[in-house]
Order: sequence, then structure tokens, then C-alpha cells
Amino acid sequence: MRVKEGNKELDIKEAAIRVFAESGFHKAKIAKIAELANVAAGSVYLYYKNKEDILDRIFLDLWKELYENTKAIAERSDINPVEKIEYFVDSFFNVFNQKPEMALVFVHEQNQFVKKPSEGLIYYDKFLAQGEFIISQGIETEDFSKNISVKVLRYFILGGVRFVLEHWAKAPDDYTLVAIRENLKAFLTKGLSS
Amino acid sequence: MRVKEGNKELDIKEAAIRVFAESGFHKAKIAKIAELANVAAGSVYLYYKNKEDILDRIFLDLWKELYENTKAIAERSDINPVEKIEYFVDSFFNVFNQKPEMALVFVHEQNQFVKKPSEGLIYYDKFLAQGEFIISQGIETEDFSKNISVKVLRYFILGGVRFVLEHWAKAPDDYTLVAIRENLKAFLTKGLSS
Amino acid sequence: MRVKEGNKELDIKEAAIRVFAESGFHKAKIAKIAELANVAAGSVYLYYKNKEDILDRIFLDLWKELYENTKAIAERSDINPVEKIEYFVDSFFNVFNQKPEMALVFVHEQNQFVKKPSEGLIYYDKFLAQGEFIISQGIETEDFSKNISVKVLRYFILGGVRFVLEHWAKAPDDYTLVAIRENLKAFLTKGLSS
Amino acid sequence: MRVKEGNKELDIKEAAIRVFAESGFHKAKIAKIAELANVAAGSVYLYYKNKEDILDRIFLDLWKELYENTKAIAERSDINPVEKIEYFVDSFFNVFNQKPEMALVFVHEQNQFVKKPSEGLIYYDKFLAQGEFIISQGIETEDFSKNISVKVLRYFILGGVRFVLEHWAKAPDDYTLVAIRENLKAFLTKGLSS
DNA sequence: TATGAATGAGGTTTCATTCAT
DNA sequence: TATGAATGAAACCTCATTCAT
Repeated sequence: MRVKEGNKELDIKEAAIRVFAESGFHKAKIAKIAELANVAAGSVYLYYKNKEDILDRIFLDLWKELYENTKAIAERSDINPVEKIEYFVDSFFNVFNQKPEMALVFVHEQNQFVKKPSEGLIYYDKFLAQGEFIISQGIETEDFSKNISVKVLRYFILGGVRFVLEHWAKAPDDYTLVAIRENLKAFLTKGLSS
Repeated sequence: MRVKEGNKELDIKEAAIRVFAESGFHKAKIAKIAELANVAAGSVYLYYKNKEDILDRIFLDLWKELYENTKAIAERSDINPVEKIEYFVDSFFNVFNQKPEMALVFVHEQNQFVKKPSEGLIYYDKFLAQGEFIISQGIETEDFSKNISVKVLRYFILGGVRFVLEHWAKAPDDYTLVAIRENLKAFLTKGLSS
Repeated sequence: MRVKEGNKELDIKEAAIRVFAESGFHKAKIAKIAELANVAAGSVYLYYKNKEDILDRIFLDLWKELYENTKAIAERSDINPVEKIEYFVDSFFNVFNQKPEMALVFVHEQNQFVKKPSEGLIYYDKFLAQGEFIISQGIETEDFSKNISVKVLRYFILGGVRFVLEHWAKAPDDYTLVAIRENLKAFLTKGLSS
Repeated sequence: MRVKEGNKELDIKEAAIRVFAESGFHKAKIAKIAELANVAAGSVYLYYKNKEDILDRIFLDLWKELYENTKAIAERSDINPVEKIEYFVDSFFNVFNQKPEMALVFVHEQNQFVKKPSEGLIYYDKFLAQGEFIISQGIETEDFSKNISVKVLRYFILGGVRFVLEHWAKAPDDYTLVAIRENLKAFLTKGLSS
């Protein structure tokens, strides 16, 4: 048994990611999370208000990180929109690079997460806005076709990425994340191009 | 004897689609489904083995219809791969055209559905195979780039479509399905092109 | 399928005996009884008030028959109490001779049956009274020991017979009913003797 | 932490005995057992896997105690088989002496109990084997008649005892257990004698 | 802060019984 | 008399959450 010295809050969150990935939020049991975190079931409630709060804070971490990793990209003036899209996609995949389980939680519980207001949701919206902004820039610079609906595209791309991620997370050996993202970058820039 | 009047099996299925769309499968209550179907709770079990069976048969209907609507397209020789992709996308969207709730069920419960073998899953696989086949054809005819990974793309496209559908289903007035599919068709054919 | 011409009431009763023997009263399903009786489930209620009523009438038949088969024995003056006991036991076993299933119902549901007043219960009491009467006679004639408690013995004997019957009914090949009853007769008459 | 006070496991088992005796296993409600045990319904499942498990462990206790109380008797060499039978019967009745309700559970649910393998069943079989062994010994020493079928007798005796117990448990005032067992001992030894 | 025993609300499912035909 | 579709009450069990220590 690992000596309990460290950060129980984090231990619980990480255990929860594993359990949510395995069973989905609804079937996940607090008792199992507590066990994996080497903590008593009751202790979970010292750090989290309830089960849903754990999920919320997992997503807060995720979208905050994604937002912060990508906000610099949108603002850069030394690269063109095509390159921005490429970096943007890279950033996104990097987050999941060594966390297949987080990818599954993202894919399966994002709906649950989006349903109600939360701090994490703000970062999620900001993240989407950045993607949208990059595409808009590209349309202005005529790098991208002006006939595309930014609104439609941003969901399409995010959804596509989600689904690909899911399959990668379930069978990481079928194709590498690097291969996936190169494919997507090529596909996206061609698809967007004017 | 009391004779079947109307079609309770269908009533229940349609009620279930509404409830699953609203609450998700896990939170959905049989009592609520029965109420919407104007049927006693116990009657649900005359037509469906259990709650999961309802979901299975909803997905069976969906993928069977999608498969059957699209199988002719893949086999046609009078149109080129680009047109096939366009028809394929059209077919897909047509199914949801007047069933926003079905789109939500599809989006939210597809994971659940894919997890275990079922008759519907066979049609789902066949459907995916058709999409994959069309793209492969296009690569052969050099209409599509030979650098794309069919495997990655097929999930990307399906996932993207799923997510777009979800947002449309939640707020059908923001953009019409027709607008969405025209956007996607343009984006896809460009993205795939060689 | 047997042509339904005959006695549905009887068909149902016989089906019920089989099902009660197999599953016990509580787990027995009306649907299964109806199926074995080649009758619709609802039809059962044309002939029997409810599930319990079927059991009651099965036991009524049983105890009425046992009572009527044995009442002549108690009254005979040409044989002594020892012989009466022997005939009494013979009569009892004869009823089950070719109905192992009835024996199981008797053994398992007798409790249920005794709990509430019914016509069958009257015959059951009369039957016990006859056995008691024969033993009392034997005590008077000094064939049987005067130290025995008739009350205790009559339950002991009936209970013993019940349990032996049960094991015979479950595995009729282990020992024949004839062998059983000869053993018991010998045991009883010796046990009772003065 | 909230600490186990008293012995809830035992409280529940004793409450269950009362409820099973009153209503029989199938009609017994967990809610009622929990109420009598002064425990929340859910707490029952902290100590017992399910309803059946409660019954199993009641019978395990019973047959283990009976087995352990009687195993010394069979092995003794200082008393003859007739005395062994007497002690054996005494032991048996002693267990129920101040637990009329346990006697009812035994009588009503023994069938249920015997149907499936369990730890208690092992003790039950051992107990029966001991009774059988004592009788066999008696036959060898010619204290008992060699014409009796041990197999038949062991069930007959157990069954008889069961039924007598039942009537005693339902109306303990009609005759004392002591009177019953003296009667039976006399009856048995005479019945068995050569 | 930490525990884990205790709680009790809540939902799926079964099945005896009813009743329209 | 006969049917069998429809009913709906009832109960086991799970598990998130609480709380005494």
C-alpha cells in the first residue's frame, strides 16, 4: 500500500478518471474510486461535494489546460491560419497523449458535463471560441473558403476528434496518436481551404 | 379477448426515444416511458425483455434503416465517388430529418450500444463498411488522396457528424439540417480530394 | 395437442399438481399451469377462484379420498388393532402409489394447507381422528402400550410417513413403496406394542 | 467512525427466524426483518448477501450445532445403541427447547434448504450419517432388528420428529417437549428392537 | 482530517388477476 | 365458455451520502 502522504484530493481525482473511463459515470461506484485512491469512502466527501463534483473538477482541469495551451496560438501573428490549425490540433492531442483514460472520460461524459453551468464550462466555451476565431481569421485572409459555416465546422471537428480519440483510447495499438493527428491536419486544412 | 389496438410496441419505442433523449438511458425511468406511451408499466415487459432491450431495438431500427438506405449507393456505377459521398451524407441526415430526438439518443447512447453484441450492431458494422468502401473506391479512382487513412477518417467523419447532429437536435432552429449537410459535403469532398 | 373435449377443471388441477410438485406453491406460475393444461391463463379463473383455491381443492381431493378409503377399516370388528394399523398404512400409501407428484405436493404444501379453514381440512381432521381411534382401541385391548401419547404418536407417524414419501417421490427407484410400507408397518406395530 | 455496537448480524438473524417462522421464507419481507432487528433495511445487506443467505446461515447454525452436539454420542463405547438413540433424541430436542420459532423455520424451510449445496448441508448430511451409524451399530450388536431398512428409518424418524416439533411449536402448551421426547424414545427403541 | 458502518430512497421487474372481445 | 393482452401492486437490492467516533 502506498504511503498516504501526498495529495488525497488528487489521488481521488485520478482514481475517478480510471473508474469513470472503465464504467462510465453512472455505473461508477464511489466505493471503487475510494479503494483505488487508498482512501475511505467517506473521505471522498471531505474533498468533493458529491459524485458529480468530481466529474466537474475533472473537466475543469481538462478544459482549463486545453484553453491555456491553445490561447497563445490564436494570438500569434508570425504564423498563418493553416499553421495555427495545425498547432491547435497538436495541442489538443498532446493533452491526451499519455492519458488514454482521460480521453474516454472526455468522450463519454462530455454530454453530462455540458448540461449544467460550471466553471469548467467557461473554459470549454473559450476553447471553442478560439478554434472558431482561427477559422474566421483564415476566412478573412482567404486561406479558408468563405462558404463554410464556422459554427457547423467547429462542432464537426471537435466531434470527429472525440470519436477518433475514443477508438484510439480503446485500442491504442491500432494506430498512433501521431499518425491520427497528421491525417486529421491534412484533411482539415484541405477541407477548409478556399 | 382484449385485442391489440393501435401499436403499443411502437408507442413504447417512441416514448422511450423521447425519454432517453431527455434523460439519457441510465436516468430514464420505465414508469415515465410507460406514461408517455399511455400504457401500464408492466405492459412494457410484454413487448420488450427489459430496459436495455428497448434501446437495442431502437438502434436496430436506426442502423438497419441507415444500412438499407445507403447500400444501393455504394454499388452504383453511374456516379463517381465524390457524388457517392454526397448521397451517403444525404441519406444519413435524412434519417434524422424529422426526428431530432432520435439524433440525441444516437449521440448519447451509441457507446452503450456498441459495447455488446446485438443484431443492430451487425447493421452498424455494415454501414461503416460501406462508407469505408466508397472512400477506398475514390482512392483507387484517384478522386481521393491516397495519403488518407480510411480507418481514421471513417471514425472522424462519423464522430463529427454525431456531434453536429447533437447540437442541431438541442437547438434545431440555429441551423437547418440542410445547411449542415451542404457544409459537410463540401468540406468532406475537399478534405478527401487528392 | 390433445383435443380439448374433456374436463378442463381436472386438466388444470392435474397440471397444477405437476407444477406445484416441481416448483412449490409460491414459485409456481399460473401461466405454466395453464400451458400444461392446454388452456389460456385467464381460463384458470373460470374454474378456480385463485391460485390458492387450486391448492385447496387438490388437498380436498386427497384427504377426502384418504378419509373414505380408511373409514371402513376403523369400524371393522373382524380384525384386531394391529391389523387395522397395517391396513391403514396400506391405504395411505396406495393413494400415492402411482402419483409421486401428489406426494411432493402433500409434503411441501401441507403446512400452507393447514393454516386456514377449508373443506379439505375437515377430512384431514377426520382422517387423523381415525388413526387416533385405532390406536386408542389397541390400547384398550392391550395390544398397544398404555404409556404412549396418542396425540404425539399420530403426528409422529404422519410426519414420518410424509418425509419418507418425499424421498421416495424424488427418487422412486431407490426403494419401492412396497418395501417402505412393510418396513414401516413392522416398525410401527413393534413400537406401539405393549 | 461509527462503530459496530451490539451485534447487528445476530439481531438480524434472530429477527429473520421470527419472521420466517411467522410467514414462511417466500412471504417474509426484508423490511419486516429489518424493523424487528431495529436496523435500516439496507443494513441487512451489510451482513448478508441476500435474503436466501440469511436462511442459509440460520440452517448452518442449526445443523452445525446439532452435528457437534451429537458426534460424541455416536463414538462412545460405554453405552449401548439403545442408550445412544435416547441421547441422540435428547440432543436433538434440546436445541429447540427454548426456540419454538427455530423449530418452525426448520420444519417449513428445510426443503428449500436441502435443494442447493451450502456449508450447512454438509453438517446436515453428517448429522444424518451419525443417526444411521448408531442404528447400524445396534443392528450389529443385535440390539436392533436386522430386518429394518436404515435408509427408510432415518427419514421416517427425522420426518416424524419434524412434524411433532411443528405442532409443539405452534401450541407449546399442549404438551411439553420433555413429554414428547420420552414418548418418542420409548416408541423408537421398541420399534427398532429385535 | 479520517473512517466505514449505517442509512433509506428509489427503480426494475414479476406475475396474479381482470376484462374487453 | 374462452381468450390473452393489459394491468399495477409489491419488494428486493443498490449505492450515494451521512455521521458518530
